[in-house]
Amino acid sequence: MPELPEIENARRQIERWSGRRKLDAVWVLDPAAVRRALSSRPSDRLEGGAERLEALLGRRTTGARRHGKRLAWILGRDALLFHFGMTGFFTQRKTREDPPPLARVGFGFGRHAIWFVDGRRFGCLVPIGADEVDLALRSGQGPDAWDEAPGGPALHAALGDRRPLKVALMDQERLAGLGNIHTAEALFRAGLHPFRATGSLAAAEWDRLARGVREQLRIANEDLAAEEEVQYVNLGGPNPFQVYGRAEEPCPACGTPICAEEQAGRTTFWCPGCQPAA
DNA sequence: GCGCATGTTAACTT
DNA sequence: GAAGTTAACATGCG
Repeated sequence: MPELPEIENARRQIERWSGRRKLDAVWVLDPAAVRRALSSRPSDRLEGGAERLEALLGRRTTGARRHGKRLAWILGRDALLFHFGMTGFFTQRKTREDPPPLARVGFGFGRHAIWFVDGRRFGCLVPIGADEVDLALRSGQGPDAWDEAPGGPALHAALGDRRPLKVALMDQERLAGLGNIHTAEALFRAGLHPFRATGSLAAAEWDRLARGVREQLRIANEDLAAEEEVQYVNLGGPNPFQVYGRAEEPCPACGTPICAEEQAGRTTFWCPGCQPAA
């Protein structure tokens, strides 16, 4: 479920799994996963991508950085920029050449392997230079919703005055990191209706929204850090969210049935009791 | 088989 | 022109 907390979790995972070890094998199972730029289209594949990855053999990993939903894995003077699309994630195997289902690219370290897995293939990785990481992470992106969390006034300035609240919050150019799920959850925490126009919020409501975003990301980060492997909503297990995916179920706070409606092509969930329309 | 899906973006419509 | 919605991408899952 790749939004900011899940990407941050993936960042921690590859740092922990690769340490400062030397990359000694690369397996490109899906050449179209290696792209010439961040793109959700497999047709933007980088020709010769497998060779570019093989050039990284022998490099020592030196950490990973994140901005919004973008992740950069640093390998000496080179780096790999990742976007997880809808279904991307990292997983670890204790033996080599034992790829998990839907694995796209694998990285070998001694007896271990780290795999980039992505069923739906909207995710990708892009080989870049370590000196390009800053720009690649930030270009076209608003402030990071976690590391650079804006307060009420800054959030108002970033999101502007016209668009519906939820659509504005999900615009990565304005605020980087929130997707459909965590936006719905943050709005529930703030008690704000997703269809409200940004221009209609009072200063106190902007403060509440800023707190709701921070609270949602903090909780999600803690929950993920407590798990050994990421559990996806659609991969079994109970739904951990308060409103997302809970149409017609009672609101955990007030018992009113949760509403679901399409907004800008995505399903939006909210509690009509806790998040009044005006 | 059918409908839906955590993201991005070009194309289309107001 | 700006803002908003829809379709498309490619695939898996319930």
